Amino acid sequence: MSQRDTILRVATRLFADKGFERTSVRKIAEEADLSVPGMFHYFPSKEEILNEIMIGFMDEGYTRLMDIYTSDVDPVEKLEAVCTFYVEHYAGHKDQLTILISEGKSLSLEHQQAFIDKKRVYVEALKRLFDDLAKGGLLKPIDPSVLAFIFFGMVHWTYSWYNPRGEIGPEVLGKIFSEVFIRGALKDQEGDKPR
Amino acid sequence: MSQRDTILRVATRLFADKGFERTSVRKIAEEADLSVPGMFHYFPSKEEILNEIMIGFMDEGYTRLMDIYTSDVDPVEKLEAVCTFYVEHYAGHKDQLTILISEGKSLSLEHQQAFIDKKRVYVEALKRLFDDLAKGGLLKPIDPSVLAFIFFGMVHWTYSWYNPRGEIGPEVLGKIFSEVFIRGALKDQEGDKPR
Amino acid sequence: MSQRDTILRVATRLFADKGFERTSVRKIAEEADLSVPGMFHYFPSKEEILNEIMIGFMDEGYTRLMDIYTSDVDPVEKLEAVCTFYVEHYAGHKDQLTILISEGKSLSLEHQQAFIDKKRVYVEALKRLFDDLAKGGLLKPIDPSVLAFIFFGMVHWTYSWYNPRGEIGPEVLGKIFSEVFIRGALKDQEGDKPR
Amino acid sequence: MSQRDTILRVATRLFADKGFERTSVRKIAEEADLSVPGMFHYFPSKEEILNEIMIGFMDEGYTRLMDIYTSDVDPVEKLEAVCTFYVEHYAGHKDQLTILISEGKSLSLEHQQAFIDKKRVYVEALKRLFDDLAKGGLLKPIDPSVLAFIFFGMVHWTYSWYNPRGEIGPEVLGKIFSEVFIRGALKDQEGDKPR
DNA sequence: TATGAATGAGGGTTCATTCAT
DNA sequence: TATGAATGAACCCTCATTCAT
Repeated sequence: MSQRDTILRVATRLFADKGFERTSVRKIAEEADLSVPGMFHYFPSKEEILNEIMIGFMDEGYTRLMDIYTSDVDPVEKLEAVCTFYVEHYAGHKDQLTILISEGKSLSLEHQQAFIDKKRVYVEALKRLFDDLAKGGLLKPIDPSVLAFIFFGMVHWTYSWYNPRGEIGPEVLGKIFSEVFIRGALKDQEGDKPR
Repeated sequence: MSQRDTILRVATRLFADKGFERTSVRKIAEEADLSVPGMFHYFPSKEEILNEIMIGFMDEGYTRLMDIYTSDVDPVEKLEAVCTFYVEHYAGHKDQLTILISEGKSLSLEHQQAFIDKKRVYVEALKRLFDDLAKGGLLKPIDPSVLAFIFFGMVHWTYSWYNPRGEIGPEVLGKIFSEVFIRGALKDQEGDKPR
Repeated sequence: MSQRDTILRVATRLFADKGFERTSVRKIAEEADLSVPGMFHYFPSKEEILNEIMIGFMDEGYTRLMDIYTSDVDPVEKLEAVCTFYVEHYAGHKDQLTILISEGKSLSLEHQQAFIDKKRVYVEALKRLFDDLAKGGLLKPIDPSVLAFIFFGMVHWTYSWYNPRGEIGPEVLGKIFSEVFIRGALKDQEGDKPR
Repeated sequence: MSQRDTILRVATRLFADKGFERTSVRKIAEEADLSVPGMFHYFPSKEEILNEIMIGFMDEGYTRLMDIYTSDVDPVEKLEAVCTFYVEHYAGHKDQLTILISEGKSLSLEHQQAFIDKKRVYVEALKRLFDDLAKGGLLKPIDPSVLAFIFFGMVHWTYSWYNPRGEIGPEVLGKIFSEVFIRGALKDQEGDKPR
């Protein structure tokens, strides 16, 4: 593993554990077994490390999400696939997810803007999926943006509680998410009618 | 408004806007129109201000949540009431919600523990509600903890997108949340069956 | 006991225990059961408290020392009396002795000068006693100033080790001091001759 | 001279002149011609500078004292050698001696303990010398601890008055100390007997 | 490539003291 | 007489970053 990657790996762990501001460059350098100026050789600033972690993590998922969105299955299946993807992707990268959620404000203003733009892409893609569902008459008459944010809340919140090595594996959790999001937490009752 | 409350109000805004670590006590004092030692006259440390904001905000909601939990209505109605409560409570206190979600690690270790304990109370209360639903045979066979975390993800995530003064008012959003969480985002389809 | 005396008593203990600079006026006021401005009502400054403790303690002993110096006994007996006096005086006021030795530099420049002047009086008085001994041919040909400082070193150093409630009482220690100072720590040996 | 040594030298003078608490790190850095963080590059804290000064000074004398204690001369000569050593050692390092006596309480609790332990070593070594003298029947029946503290009072007190560049040189003072401590300040008188 | 040394800026906190009431 | 409130000044220390070598 290159020294550059070591720095990224160490910084990811530290930023997730203690937060960006409470992590000193000295600590990063120490744990990466480098001198501080040695670290600055690979990154022009501490903030650039954070940026690379965040952008890199988002980009990683982008292609696979696009694959799902452009795949030739019906929208409901796509939604289920997105659920599974997010849970698995996030479960395997808890530190990155934590940073993504917690450290947006630690970025420089320029990077913050780019970050926001990138997030919007994800929301828009999901909204388009809901539009497709709506066109098919499958969706309740709910603002697709709101649905997207409900969805993201559900999957992102895993950062605060989900242990992928616990009793519930990522695959199972993915199925639970899609079930609850699509059909709700409650059983269909006899005589129950859509409002 | 007392000086003490002014400090809390100012600090809440600053912590939510820029983050705890990026907010200096000088800035807080300035905006509260006090000298720095004047601020320390009311709070023993910057961290105690944060703690008071967080704990205070959680405690504020506690009584009203308990009212809902102990009220004499059926569990589904309780769940709907909880949805409405959270959306309205959080919508009216976006800064506090942002701090609650983002600044847990900025607390001292002692306060972190107390904070975690307090959060657990909320999760446990919601889990008990799900247990009641399960006893009534109303709930899908899903781990009530997972349901609780899905629910919290949905409502807490509002901090990142929801503008209560926008097109969708808190009451409407509350109804959307309970509808989606209880019955899902998709219309019931003819012949549709729970898996 | 008047509040003024309470302040002096509390401050004496704190200054001796932790040092003048490490004792805050708030701490003094707290332990004297007063508000801080209440304390400043009795003393114009923290430094004045220290000064009063130091000067007060020195003056206390002054009259009794003068009594010894002007008493109608031979010089050797005077020296023994001085030994006993110092040990007993210091043993009964360890905190004051500690402050006297340790906190001279904490005084204001004016008070430092007065303090030095006062100390000089003690040295001069002792030197006069040695002059008397020298005139009687009793003293070794040693600079009386040096003898005075040896003497003061011996008695003042008690602050660092002597516990008057231990095995060796102040009276016994006084006798040891005069014996060692006057005739030395070693036994006279047969055939031993004065150099 | 290395920057590190410069810092130690400057700090020693300042601590002795004005006291540890009244010496700011900024002042030390200024006089050592460094920025404040530059100073912290060499020492982790102000207190560590103090500790290094104190421990360093004590350790410096240790070897030479041990040489004396283990040398092959009779105990009385050893005592005289110790006198001479202390006077010369202290005369050449007045600032260090002043700090040793005055700033024990400025150390952290851990360092205070180590400091006390180290001091005990010196007292114990001197006590062993007195034990040897007692075994040879040379010593008056006085607790050797008390003798040790009398001795240390005599030599340590020099910090408050002795100017090695004055009329009385260190060698002469060393002889005076041993003469007074061993045989007393007064001439032996005809027919005089030890009490 | 690599690093010991250095720093300007700023961090949170404490201090003795004063003042309005 | 008594005190809650307030402050200017200074405290020790840490930071990300740079530079000389």
